[in-house]
Amino acid sequence: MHSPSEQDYIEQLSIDCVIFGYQDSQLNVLVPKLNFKGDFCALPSGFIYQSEGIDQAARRILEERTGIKDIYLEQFRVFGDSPRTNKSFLERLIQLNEDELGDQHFNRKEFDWITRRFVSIGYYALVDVNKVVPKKTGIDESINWYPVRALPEMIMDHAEMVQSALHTLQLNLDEKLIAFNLLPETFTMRDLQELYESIFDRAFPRNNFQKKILDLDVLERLEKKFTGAANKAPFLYRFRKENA
Amino acid sequence: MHSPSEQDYIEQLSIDCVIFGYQDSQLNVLVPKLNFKGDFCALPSGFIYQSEGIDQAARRILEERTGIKDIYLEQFRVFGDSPRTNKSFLERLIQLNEDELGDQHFNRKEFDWITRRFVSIGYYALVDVNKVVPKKTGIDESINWYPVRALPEMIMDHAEMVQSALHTLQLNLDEKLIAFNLLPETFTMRDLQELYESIFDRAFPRNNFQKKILDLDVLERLEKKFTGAANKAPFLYRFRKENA
DNA sequence: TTTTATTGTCTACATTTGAGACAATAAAAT
DNA sequence: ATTTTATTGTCTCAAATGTAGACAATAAAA
Repeated sequence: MHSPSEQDYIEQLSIDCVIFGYQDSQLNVLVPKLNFKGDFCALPSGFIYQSEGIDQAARRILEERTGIKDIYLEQFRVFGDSPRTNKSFLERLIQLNEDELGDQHFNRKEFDWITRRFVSIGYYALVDVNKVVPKKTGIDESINWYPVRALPEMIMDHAEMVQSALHTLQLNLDEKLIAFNLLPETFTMRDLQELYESIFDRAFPRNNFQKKILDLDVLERLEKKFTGAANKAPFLYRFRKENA
Repeated sequence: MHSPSEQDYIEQLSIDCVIFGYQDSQLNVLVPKLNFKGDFCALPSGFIYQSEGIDQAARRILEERTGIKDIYLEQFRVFGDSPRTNKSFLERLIQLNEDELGDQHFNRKEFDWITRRFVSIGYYALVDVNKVVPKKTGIDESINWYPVRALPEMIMDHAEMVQSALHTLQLNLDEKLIAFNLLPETFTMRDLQELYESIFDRAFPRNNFQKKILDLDVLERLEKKFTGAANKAPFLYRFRKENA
């Protein structure tokens, strides 16, 4: 969150990003924790410059707030109930941080600007956690991956946003062939299956999962991956990008 | 479009409605034509009051602009490319209507407000054309149903919005069981099939369509409909609302 | 050389989908 | 009254797809 100015940004309209990553056989969401007393967790969010499109704004916000760029990103829903404002959250934050906060962080004008009723466009992002190093910004105390089904408490309606994003991800997974954005360049069939299982939170039969995926005809089979384990080595696969 | 005031509405954020109706075996869209020289067609649109949610705003806008209420309505996508503004459209409108337009319709302040870059939330609506009488407002010259595949030229990106709404309708049709919102209370299986064919713009085999729909187990069969035609009379069906 | 754990694939079976056929029937034509 | 016509409702069979069990292949440890 840069200090917002009334001229540069569209007022009362924001973008919130739900960033999915896959690690340790779990679907995770990247959640920054604000550098204030009180354990305030909030999805990476920001505002839209007058001169940029909303998709462009989402990419910029994502990079400014996390350092992540060049990834799959798509809008999934608008959140705009009438009493939707972060006023109560910010008041509580200021109350808990009175000593540290002189007038340095918020002046009155900025406070009024940012505590108005906001409509927010939800975007979800899919990242390969091996390619990406999330970087916290000055306003963050930390930025961590949390299992999508064990998230910390978050401000406002951000928990609901994650659920809505997860639902959209499930609906689009096969249709748009986007699972591969969550995996490294090469992966085994087991890797892909465990990813599916973590997204849908249920088991798939191994034999039929393999058949279903191979029948999609979007993977190329590479050399085997010798892990050192006492069993048959699995093949590595790569997503053929001409199918994207 | 009421005269917008900077205080009442969220700035630079609008709602556009794609209203689908079914008539004469065709999927139609309701398109008002503005009461100005120059054949300006625009989807019913409006702004969001500070005190109302976006869904609520969409319902209000729909009723104010068309008289339609109590129907299926859902957001489908946000349109927000950076140069998105109706400035060029309004300048052309004013140019073509200089004689009629004193300063009565737009003062400078309103013109500036309304010609800024706008982000718009697209909603699509499904109506039973027999239950609904679209009413034009003062700013409309007319309000007419057009076949979704033979629309008049529309301002800005409104044609693209209709295509996007149609795509969402197709994706959600079976999943959410919303086709019945486009039909009268009771209908024959042929009615329903022709509706599906107009939405997907392709034919369905009659025998299997009937089987598929009946297998959904959401219809109740009523008495037969005697049309006077020289053939077997079809049953009437009704959508059981406990399935909605 | 045997054992162990896992992979890749095959087959058998069940379910769903697609295409053709046909009896039922409302009203017109004979 | 009987035949004809157009359309409806449903059945059957084949094809495609999905599901479950089985088993050979194999990398490394025992």
